[in-house]
Order: sequence, then structure tokens, then C-alpha cells
Amino acid sequence: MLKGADDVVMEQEDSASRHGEMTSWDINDIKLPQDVRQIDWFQEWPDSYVKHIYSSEDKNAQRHHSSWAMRNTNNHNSRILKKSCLGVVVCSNDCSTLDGKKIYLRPAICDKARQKQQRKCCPNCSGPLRLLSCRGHGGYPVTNFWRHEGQFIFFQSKGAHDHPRPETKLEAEARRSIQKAQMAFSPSSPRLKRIQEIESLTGAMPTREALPLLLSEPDAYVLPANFGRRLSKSSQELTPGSRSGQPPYPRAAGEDGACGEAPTWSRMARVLPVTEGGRDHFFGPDAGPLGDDSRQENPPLAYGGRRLPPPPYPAPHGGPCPAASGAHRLRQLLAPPGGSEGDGGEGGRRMGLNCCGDDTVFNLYPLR
DNA sequence: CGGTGCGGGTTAC
DNA sequence: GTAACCCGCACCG
Ligand SMILES: [Zn+2]
Ligand SMILES: [Zn+2]
Repeated sequence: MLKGADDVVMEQEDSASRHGEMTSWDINDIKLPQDVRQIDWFQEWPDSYVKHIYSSEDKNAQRHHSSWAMRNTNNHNSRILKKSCLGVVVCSNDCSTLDGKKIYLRPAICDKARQKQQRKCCPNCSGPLRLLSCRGHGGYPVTNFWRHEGQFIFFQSKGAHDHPRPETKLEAEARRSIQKAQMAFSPSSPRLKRIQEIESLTGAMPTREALPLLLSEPDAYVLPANFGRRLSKSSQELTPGSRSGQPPYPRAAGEDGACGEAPTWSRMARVLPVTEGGRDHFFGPDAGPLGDDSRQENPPLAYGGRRLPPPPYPAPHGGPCPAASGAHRLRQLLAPPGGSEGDGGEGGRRMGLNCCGDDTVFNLYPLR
């Protein structure tokens, strides 16, 4: 992925190659540095060839999380855990939501579940879904390596994702929950239900954009409570997705309620003093469109021809997309993750920025 | 149900 | 030998 603004680069790179002192280690070294100068806050979207050293206390690191859809891969080395990127699931129709956003679903990690997922249909236009595989590492999926050593957890990634970011794990979970609730809710005959389970199960779902709106629905008011908690302590951990990229929250509370204006936090907060702890989220300005079609789930035959995304922004042509289902009101579903692990900013951790209250952050979001 | 780890085994280079 | 990857198994929330 190209990094647009420098600040973006900074945020990620900074930690790895901070201030000159090159990261002199490699995940394969017999001995890894134990005189670590600085520990990094968990990085939710590590990209490019970066390295990070996390605290062995960091829960996200312990679980080898990433907001990229990474699946375990066997490298026959129990000391080093290796994972490879699954890419992102896109709509074959390349449809767009009302507010012009694309559908980037999170590939299921489980093989079986992923196959099932690919048979489902687009939550936005009901068109067929397609898996856009990752080829950011020499034509192969980007790989991530994890190694626990001493009081640290070393992380190293190889390759730069050449596809948009998928929904975070939390968003994907929310999506599943909503759809589930939606189904259970529908007062239809068992027979119909059956059908929905098959078809609908496949797609008719609110899109990423809709999520926040749904959650903001009247009953959604269950959330506030959580809001308070999160973001409080100076050291907490947040599951990878936790309110990162496309937080279902920002708009939640007071919004123009209207659905008209979908969330506009497309590009924002890039500049925040520090991306909130553990969450470096906020989409990167790069999460951009990267159309690149013609690349599906075929092995990297001859890779070398790189096609670039069509025009800057493929016009939304969604095609005949009778907005799927009207899924409305659905509440909670989004459990407040534990917390977050400090703040990610680099250059040293910043403690709370929370002192002012969670709202601070929220107010920043709309910052479009 | 699906995320995560593990490790045997295969295949291509 | 290295790397990608398939496959089943176990554990867990
Ligand atoms: Zn679609
Ligand atoms: Zn990738």
C-alpha cells in the first residue's frame, strides 16, 4: 500500500526504525536483543517491512492479532509463528454504498468458513463476492512473524499489502451478530427462515457504513455506558479492531441521526497527536480503492504484470442493487473490548489523552 | 461457529 | 533446503 502522507509513514515506521537506531535484529536471529530501548504499542495495521517489539504483557500481541486477515501458516518452526494474509473480500459488482464506499469484508480465517463466505452475496447489492488475495510479498501474501522471547514479543512483517483493508475483526463480528439477530428477529415461517438462512445468511447485511447508523438507533443507547469505560485507563488493551478504522461509535450518539449523510470519517484524524493507544486505526488515507481486478484467488502465476487501479475512483455503478434488507434497529452487539493498550503514538507513549474524557476522542473523529 | 495454534505431509523451485 | 500451502486436530470463547 502506498502511504500517502508522511505523517502516516511516520506513525508506523517511526517505531521500527526510530530515530536512527536501526532495528538491527531479524526475527530469525538466534539471539534477539534484550536491551530493548523502546517497546511499541500494539500496531493494528502493520504494513510494509516493519518490525515491532511489544511487551509480553500486551494482550493483542500475545494473541498475535492484526486487523489484516492473517491466517496461521505452517513454517515448521515452533519458535516462530508465521501467518500469511488472506486479502480482502470484495463485491464482484464493485458496488458502492450510498456514501460511495466500497465493500471490503474480512475474509474468514477458517478455510471452511471462508469457502462458505465466498458463496454468500454482497451485503450491499447482493452480487457475488470475490476474494481479493494478497500479493504484496513477491507475488505472495504478506507474511507476519511472531516470536516470544523474554519479556518481549517480536513482530516482523514482510511485504506490503496490495489491497484495501478488510473490516476489523470486531466489525466482522458485529456484522455476524447483526445478521444473526436480524434473522432471529424476522417473524417468518420456518420455511422462509430456512431460505434466509441460506440466502440471506449470505449477505443481506448492513454495510460497514450502516453499522454505525444501526448502532446509533434508539435502542443503541446501551452503548454509552461502554463508551465511558473504554479509553479510560492508561494501560488497557484493545482488541485489534476495537474501534479502530471504522468505529461504529463516533457518529453514534448525537448525530444528525439522519442516515442521509453516512459517516464521513473517511479520512480523518491522521493528524491526531497520536493515534489513540493500541489503535492506530482510523483508516489510513491509503485504504483507498485499489481496484485491481483480474486478481482473484488464483495462485501467483506470472506475477510481474501489475495492473493499476482504473481511474482514481471507479464510479459507483453498483448496478442493480436493490438495497438489501432494511435491517434496522439492532442494538448492542458490540461489546466493549477490554480497553486499549496505551496509546500508540510513537515517540514514546503518551499516557492518557483521556483525561479529558472520552469525548475528546470522539469529537476528533468527525474531524473528517 | 469460527478464530487460533500445531504439526504432519506435499509440491515447486 | 526453503517457502507456500493443504488438512485434520485440539482448544476456546
Ligand atoms: Zn455489491
Ligand atoms: Zn494483504
